[in-house]
Amino acid sequence: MFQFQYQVQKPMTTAHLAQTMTLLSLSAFELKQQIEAELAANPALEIVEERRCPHCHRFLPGGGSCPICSRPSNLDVLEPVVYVSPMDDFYPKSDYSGGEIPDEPISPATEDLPTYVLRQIATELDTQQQLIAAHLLTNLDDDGFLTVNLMEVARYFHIPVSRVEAVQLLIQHAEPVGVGSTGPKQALLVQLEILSETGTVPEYAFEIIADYLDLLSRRQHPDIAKHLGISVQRVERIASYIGENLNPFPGRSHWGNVRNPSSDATSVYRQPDVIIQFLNNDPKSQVVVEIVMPMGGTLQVSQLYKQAIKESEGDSKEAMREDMDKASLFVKCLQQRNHTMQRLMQRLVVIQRPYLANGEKFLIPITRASLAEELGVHESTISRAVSSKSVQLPNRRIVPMAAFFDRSLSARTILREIIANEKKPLSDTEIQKRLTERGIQVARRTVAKYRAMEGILPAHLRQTI
DNA sequence: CTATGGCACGGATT
DNA sequence: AATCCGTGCCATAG
Repeated sequence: MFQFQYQVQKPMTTAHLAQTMTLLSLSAFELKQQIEAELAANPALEIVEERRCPHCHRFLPGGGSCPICSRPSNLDVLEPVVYVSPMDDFYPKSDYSGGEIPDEPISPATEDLPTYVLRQIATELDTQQQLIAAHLLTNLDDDGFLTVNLMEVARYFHIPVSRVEAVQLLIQHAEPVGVGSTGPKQALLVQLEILSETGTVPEYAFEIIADYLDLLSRRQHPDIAKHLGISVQRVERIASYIGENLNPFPGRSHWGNVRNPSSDATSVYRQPDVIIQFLNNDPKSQVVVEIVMPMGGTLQVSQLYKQAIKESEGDSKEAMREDMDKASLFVKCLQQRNHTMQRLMQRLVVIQRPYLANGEKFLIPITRASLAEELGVHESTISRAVSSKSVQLPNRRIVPMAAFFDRSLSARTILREIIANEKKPLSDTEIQKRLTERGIQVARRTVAKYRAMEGILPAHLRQTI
C-alpha cells in the first residue's frame, strides 16, 4: 500500500475525506495506535512483511526498489528524495543508513541548563521575575536542585517569599520537569502533579512520596504498606510506577525527557514523524526525507479475506463485505495521508534547504497559506499536516514541524548573536538598526518581544561581560 | 528625552 | 469562531 499516489485523489466520499483529515493530523505515535486499533477491529486488514534494501538496510516501501540506492545518478542535487519509511522500531535509530553517518551531531545543542529553562518560561515573566529566575537558575547544582534557599533570595530582592515561590513554580513546570526544586521530594511531587493532569496516577503515589520517600528509597515497601494500610503488592506497583515515570534528579536527564510517552505537548519532541538527512551526510548532496510509518511492513486488504467473501453466502457475506469496504477505505486514507505528507515535505525541504544545511539563521519565513497555494490544497490541510508533528533535522535535533513556518526564528537567532557580541548593552532601537542592516526589518516593539522570548534582559539590566 | 512595557488592532493560523 | 503574533500608540521609569 505504501506505493504511491495518483489514482487515489478522485473518488472522495465524505467519509473518505473526514478520515483522511483525521489521519493527516495524527503524529506517528498516534497513528500507530490508530492502525493497531483498526487492525484489531477489522479482520480484513493485514500487514505484509517488510523488506529491506540489501545495500543500505532501509525499508523498501511497497516492495519497490530502494529509493536511495537505485536513484538515477544524474538527479539534480536540489531534488530531494522523499519516501515513506515503515519502521518496526518506533524509536529512531541513531543510524539506520548503513553506517554512513557519524554519531556526532553536526551542531550539538550548546545551551546549558539555565538558558534552556529560562527560554521556556521567559515570556511568562515580568522584568523582576526574570531577574529572580536568572538568580535561581544560576544557583542550580548538577542534579537541577537549588543551592540557595528561597528565604534568602526573597530578602536579597526585598520581596515576599511568595513572589520567589511563584517563579520557582514556573521553573519547576518547565523541562526538565522538576528542575529548580529544593530536592528530590519536591521534584517528584511536581512531576507527579503534571502527570496527574494528563492521565491517571496511582492512588497513594502522592502520599508515598510526600511522607515515606526515605522508606521508598530504601525499598522498605512492607513498612510503607503498613503505614498506609494497603497491601505490599500495591505499594510495589506504585513504586515501579514512580521508578518508570518520574525522575528524582531532573538535572541529570536534561537531554532526555522525563515525561511519560503519552501524547502530551512536550513528548512531540521525542519521536520524529519525519527524518531529514543529507545523502552521505553531505550538505551539498541530496536531501533524503523519510516519512516515518510507525510499524514495519505494509498495511493492505487481505487477499485471503477477499477470497473468503466470494465463497461465503447471505448475511455473513454482507458483514464481511462491510468490513472489507472499511478496510479498503482505511488503506486509501492512509495512502492519501502519506501522499500529502510527501508532497508537503518535498516542497518544504527545497524551500528551507539553507536552514537544513546552515542553521537557524537561514530559516526562510513562509506561511502555511502560501505553501497550500503552491501545492493546490486547502490551507487547513497544511495546518493539520504540520500540527503535532516533529521532524528530525540533519543535525539530529528534533523540532516541531511548525518550526519550518516560524516567522521569527532567524530574526531571533541573529538577535541573540548581536547581543552575544555586543561591546556594551545595546538598546532595542540600536538592535533594530543592526537587524535592518542584516536584512531583517522589524519594529522596535518587536525587538523587545523577541528579546523577551529569548530570555534576555533589557539593556540597562544586562551586564557587560 | 530615551528606553521599555502594556494594551489593542489586524492578519494569519488553528 | 477563537487564538496567536507583529505592530502602533501611549504611559511610565530613569
